[in-house]
Amino acid sequence: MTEVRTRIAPSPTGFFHIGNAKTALYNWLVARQNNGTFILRLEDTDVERSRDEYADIIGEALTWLGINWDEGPGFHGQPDTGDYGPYRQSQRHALYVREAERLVTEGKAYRCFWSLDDIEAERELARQEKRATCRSPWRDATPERVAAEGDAPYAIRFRVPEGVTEVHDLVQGVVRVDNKEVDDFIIVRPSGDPVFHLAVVVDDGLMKVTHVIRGDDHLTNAAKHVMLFEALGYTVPKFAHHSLVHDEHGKKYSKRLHGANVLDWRTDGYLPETLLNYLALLGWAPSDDRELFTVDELIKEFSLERMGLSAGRFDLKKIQWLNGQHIRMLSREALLDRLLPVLRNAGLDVDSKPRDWLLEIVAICQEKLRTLNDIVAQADFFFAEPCEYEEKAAQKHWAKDGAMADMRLLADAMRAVELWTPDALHAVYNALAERLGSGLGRLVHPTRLALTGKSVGPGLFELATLLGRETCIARMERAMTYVESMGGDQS
RNA sequence: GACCCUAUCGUCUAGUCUGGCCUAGGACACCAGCCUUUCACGCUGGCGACACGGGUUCAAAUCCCGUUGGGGUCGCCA
Repeated sequence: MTEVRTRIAPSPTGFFHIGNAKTALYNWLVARQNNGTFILRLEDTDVERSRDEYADIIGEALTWLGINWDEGPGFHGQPDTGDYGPYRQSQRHALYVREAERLVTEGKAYRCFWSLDDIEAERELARQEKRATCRSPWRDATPERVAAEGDAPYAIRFRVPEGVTEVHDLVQGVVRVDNKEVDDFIIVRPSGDPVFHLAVVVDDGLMKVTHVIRGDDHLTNAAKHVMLFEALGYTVPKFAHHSLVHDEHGKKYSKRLHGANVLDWRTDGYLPETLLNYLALLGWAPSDDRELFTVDELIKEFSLERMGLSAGRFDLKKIQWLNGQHIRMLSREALLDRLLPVLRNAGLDVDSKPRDWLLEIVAICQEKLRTLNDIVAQADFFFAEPCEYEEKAAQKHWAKDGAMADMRLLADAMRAVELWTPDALHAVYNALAERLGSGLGRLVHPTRLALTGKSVGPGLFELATLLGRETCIARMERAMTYVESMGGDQS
């Protein structure tokens, strides 16, 4: 059995797009589930637009997503050289040109001395005559005619053969393209630089890639590639063209949109496994109703055969929900480790605090988080006094007659509590509520506001326990003083 | 414009290949209710789709043709 080899071949001309991530994921999953190899190849044949820093960003995005190999220091970029760095097409020019020249020698490609102006004129003519293709006159030029051009710059064009080309696609089925629809495309520029189509095929052929999995924007190109594979005498790989990722309006996910950049999701507090899970579902579905998948489960269950054909829209609400589910699946320890940087980033002093105490906070917040960033609003008061009180809540809970008298009683009762536990606090509140003949809410909400500055948050007795008796009482005193200064409660 | 791909609830989808088990299932969202000290979680219920038109068949979401909609490709970009 031949080793399964897949690849992701992004061009370093911008950030790592969400669509790139989908392609990378599918290729990586197929490689992993077959114990194969996943190749990273930077398609930087466009010298003008390719930049080194973009290559670094691709690496950073893939690393964050966890799309790499556990046993390697980075990506298993170059399986045949043992180098873990990615292949770079810019370093393989000679190879492509050599193969192109071979095609010329074999009569499968030819030199074309057309100028850009000539081409434009011919295209215009073809349009007017409603021809699908325009053929270069150099296609059938005699060797003498070619020789007569001497050192003039030329492009190398592929001589598209007669007939019909079939792309056997694992998800799309057999796609037939009449070769008459395909131009003699350029494979080497007059500058000597190879063009994408040539580089891809030479690389996939020489690297022994078995599955070419990519977006269906390449479906039409695939016909050209099949022709090249055959002309070059390489084994044609299996193709699988997946649907594209659309935005919420059903349009192509624009690079300008927030979230187009994979790393946007990291800054927004999403777990990489959430994004992977979501992207997997956007174009693939299991045979049962499950939607929540760990990365290992995806590796086990994913299959090209069950891939969908139509493009899926990115649904923010759904990925938010999914992220909440993944957050809940995390152990407290693991979640804390992910939360720490977020807390630090918000300027909260977490490093002087005992880890056990931090873990307790995680425990009472975990089920409320949809993103990691939510922890700041959820737990900032543990690290600093509330600097302001929600105005609406203050109106509602503190302005009532007797609210401050209640708080006075509660603060006093707190001093007397023997064991500072949630149960003990609960008992204190229950006792007073009963005496007043009211619900717990009348007492809980004003206290919550005093302790956290907010109207919502974790369970009051749990958070108060973690805050500590002194802090709680101090914050209640402060609240009472505040209300008094505002000329509120007169009791 | 030509060529290629595609079409099930608002969204993601199961079911389509191998017609009947589909008065079309699930999830997100939304609505109502329950739980509850708040929010969230969880639970219960509700709303809600086979794009349209022709065939084929005893029977079609499922097969065939056409129409329409959506997407993609037509570069010396990838």
